[in-house]
Amino acid sequence: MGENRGVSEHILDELSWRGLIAQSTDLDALREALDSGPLTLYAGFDPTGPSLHAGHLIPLLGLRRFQRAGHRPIVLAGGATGQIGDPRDIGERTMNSTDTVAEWTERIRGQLERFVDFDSSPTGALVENNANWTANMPVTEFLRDVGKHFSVNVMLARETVKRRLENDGMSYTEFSYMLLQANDYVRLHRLHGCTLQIGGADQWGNIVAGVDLNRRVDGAHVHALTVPLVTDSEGRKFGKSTGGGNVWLDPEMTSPYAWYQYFVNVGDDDALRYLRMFTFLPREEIAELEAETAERPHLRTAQKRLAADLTTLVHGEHQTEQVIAASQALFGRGELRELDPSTLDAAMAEAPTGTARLADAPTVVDLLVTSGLVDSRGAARRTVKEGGAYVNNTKVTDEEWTPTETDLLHGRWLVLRRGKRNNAGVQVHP
RNA sequence: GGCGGGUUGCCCGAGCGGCCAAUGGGAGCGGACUGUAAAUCCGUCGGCUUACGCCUACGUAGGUUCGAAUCCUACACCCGCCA
Repeated sequence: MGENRGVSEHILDELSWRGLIAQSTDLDALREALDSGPLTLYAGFDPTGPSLHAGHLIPLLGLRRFQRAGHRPIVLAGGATGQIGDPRDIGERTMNSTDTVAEWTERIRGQLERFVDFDSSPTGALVENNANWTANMPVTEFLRDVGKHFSVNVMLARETVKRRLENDGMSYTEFSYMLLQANDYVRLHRLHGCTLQIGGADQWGNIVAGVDLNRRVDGAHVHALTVPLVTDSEGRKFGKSTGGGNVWLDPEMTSPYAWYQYFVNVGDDDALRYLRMFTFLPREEIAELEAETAERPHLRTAQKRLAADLTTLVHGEHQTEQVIAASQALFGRGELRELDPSTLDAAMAEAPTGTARLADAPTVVDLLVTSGLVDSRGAARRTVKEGGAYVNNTKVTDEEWTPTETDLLHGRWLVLRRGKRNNAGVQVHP
């Protein structure tokens, strides 16, 4: 991956051409602060699930960019805020048990730690958990020291709050979320001299609430910067797989192969935009990829680079080689039979797989289901009827089709495919 | 605490005693076209079943009825107005 080569470009200018600045407090003042020595900044991540997902990468990589530019990042795990829930448009959240939140917080903290460097230098990263100062805070202290500085009138004017009041309403619990996050900023400023908070554009209101609170209680002038909420060219939230679910960082939840495939499949415009936002590739290299995409779009060079870089970032180089090999094997023009056993085994190790026994005389329908390519036999039958079922790259139109010994690749594999881009393997035993 | 409105499939949203697995839209999925793209067009879209059909489903639990998503009762949750 292209590491930062020079000292040349100012971090704010880089963020700007990468399209990573959505909103900010006074940029000139921030630039000045950045130039006068290492600055400490933070971004918070709430445990709303057992893993971070692709969308979390933007602020997280933002921290890393600042670190490379000579500043000190703090990754904040929202052990406390995760118990409350940031209000969102779609309605009141279902609360998770404190045990669950605690477990998720730990898992997420482990993931967060992988994206910044920890060392004893002035730019060495720190990890914090807001439960440390929130969990045991007396409610009277909270109301007197934090709550007193917030005007309900102002809070009610927030877009999310307004929308919620028009629809399902909102609990007092979620209404309070903003105060907790604002308080985090004050704490981190006091503890570590943190003077910049970054986060997603949807966090703007919470972040400036923290900026205000710092000024009111400590007379401190701190900064705020948000990164855009990334959507694809169709306005869908970035990091949502086609099925609608999140693309997770945890390899148990989203396999490295699926992760790679997600990025390989993005559209041309998105690929180039994502390269700027999610990789550390310098401007010139991205420009080259852009030209390449314009001239030879079918090679999908930008997509492949994006997918490879992000897979390396999250899963490491070794995994990346594996999933690229698997993708080439499964999507390549070559005859599957000609793949050597080790390549095929490796590809099958990456793709979703199931097992079957030749003795059971499984039909295509059975195989589609056991491979995990479809959810039910009905759906499998439909797929066959629609002409979207393939075994070893050969279309199968008969629902009763059953594999024989000679169909097995290297004596044990069947490669199932649904549609154009969903592959899976079935390991067949006698 | 009182009064009124609401809770339908992944989402939005019709239905208001039988013709309802439930109109319509969106998403999703498959096909054609392509580049493992976009747009477009076509098809499909609860589960089991070759099929007849069966099962599960319209907030929860009961009830009325030959028959309920549709009527009644209680409960839960949400929204609004009033206290």
